[in-house]
Amino acid sequence: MSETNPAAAAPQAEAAPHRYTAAMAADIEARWQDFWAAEGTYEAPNPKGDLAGAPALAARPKKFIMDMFPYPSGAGLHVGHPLGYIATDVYARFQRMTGHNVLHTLGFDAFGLPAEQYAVQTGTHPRVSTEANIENMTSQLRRLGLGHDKRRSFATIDPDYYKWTQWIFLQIFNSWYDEEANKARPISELVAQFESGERPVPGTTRAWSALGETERADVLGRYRLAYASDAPVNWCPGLGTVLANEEVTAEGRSERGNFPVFKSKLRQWNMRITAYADRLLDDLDELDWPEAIKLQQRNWIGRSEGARVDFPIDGERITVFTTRPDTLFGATYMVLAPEHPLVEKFTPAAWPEGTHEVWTGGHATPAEAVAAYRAQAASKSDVERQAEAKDKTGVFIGAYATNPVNGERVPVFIADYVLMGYGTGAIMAVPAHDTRDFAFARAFELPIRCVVEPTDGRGTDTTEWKDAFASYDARIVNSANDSVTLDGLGVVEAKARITEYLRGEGLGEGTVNFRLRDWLFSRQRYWGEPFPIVYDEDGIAHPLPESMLPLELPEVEDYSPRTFDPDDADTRPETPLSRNEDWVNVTLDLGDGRGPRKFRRETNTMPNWAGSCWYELRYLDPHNSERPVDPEIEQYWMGPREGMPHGGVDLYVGGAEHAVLHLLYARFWSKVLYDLGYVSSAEPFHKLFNQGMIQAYVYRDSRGIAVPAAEVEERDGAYYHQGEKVSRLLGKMGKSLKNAVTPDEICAEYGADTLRLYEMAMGPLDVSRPWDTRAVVGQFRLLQRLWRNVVDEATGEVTVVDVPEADVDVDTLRALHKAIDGVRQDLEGLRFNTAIAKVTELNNHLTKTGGPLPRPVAEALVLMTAPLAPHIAEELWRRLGHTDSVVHRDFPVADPAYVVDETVTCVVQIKGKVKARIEVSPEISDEELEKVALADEKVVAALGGAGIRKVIVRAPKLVNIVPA
RNA sequence: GCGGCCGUGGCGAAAAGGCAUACGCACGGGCUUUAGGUGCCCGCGGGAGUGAUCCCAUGUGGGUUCGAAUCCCACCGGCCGCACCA
Repeated sequence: MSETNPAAAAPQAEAAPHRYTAAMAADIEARWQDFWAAEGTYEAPNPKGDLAGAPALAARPKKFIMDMFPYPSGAGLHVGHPLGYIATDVYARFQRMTGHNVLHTLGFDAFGLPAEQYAVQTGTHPRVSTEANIENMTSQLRRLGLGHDKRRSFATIDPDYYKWTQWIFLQIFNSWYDEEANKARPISELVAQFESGERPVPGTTRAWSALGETERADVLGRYRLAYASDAPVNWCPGLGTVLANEEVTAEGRSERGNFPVFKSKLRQWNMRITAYADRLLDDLDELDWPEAIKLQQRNWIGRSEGARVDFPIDGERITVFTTRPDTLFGATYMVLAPEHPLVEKFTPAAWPEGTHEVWTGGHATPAEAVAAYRAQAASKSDVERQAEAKDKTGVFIGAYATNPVNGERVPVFIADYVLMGYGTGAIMAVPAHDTRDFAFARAFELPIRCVVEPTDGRGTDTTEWKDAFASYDARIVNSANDSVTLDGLGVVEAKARITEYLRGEGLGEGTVNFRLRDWLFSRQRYWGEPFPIVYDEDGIAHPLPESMLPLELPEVEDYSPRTFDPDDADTRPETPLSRNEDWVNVTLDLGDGRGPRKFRRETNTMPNWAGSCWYELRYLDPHNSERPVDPEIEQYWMGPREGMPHGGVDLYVGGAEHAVLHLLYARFWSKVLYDLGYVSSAEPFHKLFNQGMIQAYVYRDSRGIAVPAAEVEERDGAYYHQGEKVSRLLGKMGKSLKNAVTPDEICAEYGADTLRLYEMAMGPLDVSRPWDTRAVVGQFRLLQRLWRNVVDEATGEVTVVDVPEADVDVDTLRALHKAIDGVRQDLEGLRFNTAIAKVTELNNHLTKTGGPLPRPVAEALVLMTAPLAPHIAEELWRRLGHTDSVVHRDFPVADPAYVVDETVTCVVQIKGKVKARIEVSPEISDEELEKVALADEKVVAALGGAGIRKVIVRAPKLVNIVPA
């Protein structure tokens, strides 16, 4: 090994031939990595099946520790990528040393846009480039010494894996949500209810048996948890695909590529995640997740309690959703979303007599005004729409509805500040108590009626109001009719009373509305899981039978997506799979007793999120060919237990950017599989931890162009590149900013153990911080000193002395056991930075003490280091004479007798300022300590004869004296 | 605009409401080496003093407390999320 490394081959200075150098680290690390691979050190036994075994390990309590798996990008890794992987590895190693059977592995999320775009750029087939990237990344990661169970690794593009992704899709397709049971059930049970008449068939008076096949398919499509529908979707011509709401930014652009996104009506697959809105919200309470992420999910789900209220119009009714039914008496007009389907129906031929001029938009007829406004609204991108958010636009449709509680005629408008996608797409406008309605009412000179008494002294006459009064903490006024009055009630009571009244009158009901929309699940891409769906000649979708899975991606000549002018909203997507007619048109026997028939295949593919929706389950039982995961194995690793009522992975570490995408989708799939009885865990990830980002300085020249960070020099607090002054800013690390540092170069310069220590020592795991290559050497020095404390640099001999722990001097034992105690707590709490500080402190203490280390101290030190720097720990452990690996050794346990000092320093304060320190016994009583403190000469001097008003004693650490 | 998080040495950062600045980097001094990088030792928040010592410092201003980096209020600055959600 050393022959291939010139640095290692060069005769090192005679002074220290056995010094811990980069060359030695490289040698040690390679040897132990080979050893671990050969021994299967990190293999975690299952309770049964092909991965069963190692009974001693299998009998231990389990820990399932997981990273968010990576996209195998073509760019390779920089030092920011492995931060989380190192953290979980340290934690997993610590858990192995504290009596757990630890499952820790890593796979690859290899379908999807990034992998595909790289393939398109390089002109290679996605499978070829993706597999090469996986191989490259695997070898980069191997160099870090991560303790993964390799047998459990897979990529989402493996047909053996996506067979089950497709299978789960079919389970979802073949399920419906039973609102009464509050869970998903097989669609066959719904059909049985229709057949028996137990449940009436919606939308028809006819019996189930009287319906044709297409009609039945349509009915079931309204229940299935995976369904195709024609709805306005996010169409991104620049990417050539439709996108989920979660993938579109607030500016109305694609998260990836930043192209414009348009609303376009297209037939697409959806997942009925909205059926789970309540459970996705409620179950958050039981999860050990960062509050910020929980909050983001809560906001995304967006539960609002309110009421539906019907406004009669022309013998029909328009239903609105409101969270403020208490202000119903103040509703002076209505607004529908421009695309609301009822608009045409109520738009009359001519403007009613005396229609206000500003309401018509200057158009001759209502139909003209509506058409013009709709065209204008549709052409506006979301960006423009938002930029103009303050200026309210809209147009009167020429019709009046009736306010159901006071019988007043209220004009009906369309305006783009009302969104079709939220609530019922229609609102009652209460301008006095809603900021948006207020702005609209002022613009269109609509009446503003105060029904909530302002508490800020402005009075109930709204003519001079500058803005709406939207407070909840106030009393209702001007709100009574012959049968109900809200006057004098608080907002909460008023809501309850009016809702009750509306229900009684058949005018509305209390309801809960969600912001969450169904999940758009199809993409016009090649590089994704094909849908296991075929269409018969009537266009009815049929699931493929399980025996036809996996439905593999066909080889096609042209796998690139058909993209368009990013700004051309009138384009239509084209699926790459549709280019292969031989694959699309098939004759199949679906096993439904109807023999071979002609079908067309679904040519959309699944989104890149599909593969990551259930991968935690496959790690458990990766080779199972009968089912996604064996229930007994799933129960062992992920089943509910004390403190985790929904079960799940014990620790899941990844970036916060997946707060509402992957993490929401995976929870949804989990719940469907749970409802259908395939798994015992209703949540995939019990504890979630978001690691921070490793940032890097970006240096730009006077033109604003990034210059290579490695070539920048610092002089007197300024930065120079080739003599030119450059500016410095903190940013992301990456190739484009010319500031990427790779793990490979740090490993070459110092070794993997140093890199691991540095990344963990930089600061708390959840905080973002800048990378500083110069500072890495500090952790290298720690390892050198550790090495020197055990091995003689000149001779290579181990220098420890064999003495029993009882003979070790007490100061050293105190330092040791305090460190053990602290490091244990820090590792358990993922505070790796302070754990390393404590190891460093102990090591420095031992260095200063001088002389050979007593064996019990050296061994404990090595074991404590093992989770953080596993290679050097293995090497020293072996040199200390052991033949086994440190990996499954017990982590040292602190002896409480040595964790407390014999004497402690007690601080004596006067009015909170430290005036004296005295050495006292840790067992000293409050009374005794007070006496000693008051007798101290410095204290006496500081008091200067002043009397004492009060003495606070916190034995044995502190006395605080308050003079009179 | 709404919501959340965060402000401590030159830098990354430590501190169950109880000795602020642990640990590391950088910097300064010394030692070792023919020499150098990634070796070793010492010093290192600011100010005063020859000195044991004293005073002042946790974004700013108030408050609670015997005692506040930590809790509360307001402001300033930064980061993140949502954004016409009825």
